[in-house]
Amino acid sequence: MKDVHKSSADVEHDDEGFLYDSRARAAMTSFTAGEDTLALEAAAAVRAAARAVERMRAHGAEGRGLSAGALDILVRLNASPGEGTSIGELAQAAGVSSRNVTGLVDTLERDGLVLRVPDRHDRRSVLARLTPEGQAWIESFRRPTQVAMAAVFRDFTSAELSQLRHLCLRLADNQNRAFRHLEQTGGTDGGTGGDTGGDTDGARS
Amino acid sequence: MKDVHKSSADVEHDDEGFLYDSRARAAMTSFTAGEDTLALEAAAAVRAAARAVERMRAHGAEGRGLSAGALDILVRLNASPGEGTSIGELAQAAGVSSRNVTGLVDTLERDGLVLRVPDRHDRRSVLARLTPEGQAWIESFRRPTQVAMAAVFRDFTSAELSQLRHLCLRLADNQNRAFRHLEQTGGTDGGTGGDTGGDTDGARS
DNA sequence: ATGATTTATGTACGTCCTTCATAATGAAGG
DNA sequence: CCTTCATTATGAAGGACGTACATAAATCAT
Repeated sequence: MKDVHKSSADVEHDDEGFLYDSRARAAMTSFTAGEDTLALEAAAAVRAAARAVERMRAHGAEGRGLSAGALDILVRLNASPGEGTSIGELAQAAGVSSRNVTGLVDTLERDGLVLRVPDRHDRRSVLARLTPEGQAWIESFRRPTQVAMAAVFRDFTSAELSQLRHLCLRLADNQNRAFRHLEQTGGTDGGTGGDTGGDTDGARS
Repeated sequence: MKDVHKSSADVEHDDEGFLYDSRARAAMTSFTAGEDTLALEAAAAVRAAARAVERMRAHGAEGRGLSAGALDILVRLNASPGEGTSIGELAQAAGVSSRNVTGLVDTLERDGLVLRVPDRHDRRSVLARLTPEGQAWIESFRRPTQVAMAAVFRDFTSAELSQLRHLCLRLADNQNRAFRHLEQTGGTDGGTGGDTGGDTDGARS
């Protein structure tokens, strides 16, 4: 993840003084034949922002060698102490398949940051728990992360941060609803391969 | 990339009526010990949003079988017609390594959507160009994509879309600046160094 | 008890992205 | 011309994320 930070982004200002990426706009305009350009531009921007955050986060972990997914799990474990958290719960919280979490926990356990302990109440279940090393890791990671985050969000007012969070979560929420809807109506396709499945669910809430 | 659309985030409302993810907030708060929670929450939200957009896009491509990266290239090629676009340029525009683009173009070429042609002015360079099949693919893809985008951005006013785009691009911009700065001051280590030539920026589709 | 469901995981893939090394070309200078 | 250096694309490896399907163990339902 190094290099790559050169020039790029053709960031300019539009009429309202907002930033936009001229290349992305060109691509999008041509793609949609001018219809929903704004939405696609926004989508592109979200993607770009996610990459930016990701790079920053990686930078914060420099050398410490934990990947995004693993870090996600670690932070979540740190948030909910107690006996530990089951793989399934973690998967649900992170919005990924449980198989994926199993792999991430494998990695963390290999590194000694996390420990697997049996669940007393359900012997099928496995709880992941932070080890002292894991806690220490988080301690040492906290500082650089804050610095990195401060850098990405430089010049953002707290109102803007709230706004950004708000808009992003609405996006996620819309996606959820849309998929849930498709799921009910039986919907989608079926073309190739198919997936359809269903995975992670849980339906709770 | 399918399933997983279930319960994802515990989205609630805060005092100002903004959405937030209670689980993410809990994790972040505990992680930062209460300091820069807002920034980290926003970062998490951005990630979630990117996933949402990604899923929608995948859904739009349902069955057509093109992955995000490949689609990115395809759309960019469609945007800049002419003789074609070199691998390096594509890499720079997309913010990834040129090696990566080589692979994506491989895929697209195998599928017959893109053609490699030699660059008349520089025989080292290879231009990628859309084939008629590629154009047709894009045509047929446009509609479902718009539908998907409309779904994710449901209830967003155009002002909100602009705002979202604006905030995201500022994020990407900040990241760029930060890295550029580190590069100058010798900051991070290094790694390799070199290569790629590229860039990073933001903007992807 | 029998059978269905859930939980985690083994196995197998596919995709993205990276780094390092290499071949061909281009640019500069002796 | 020939040497040297930079650049362009790609071959070779590998890491990480994430998915689907199948399996074993345990729990739940009847």
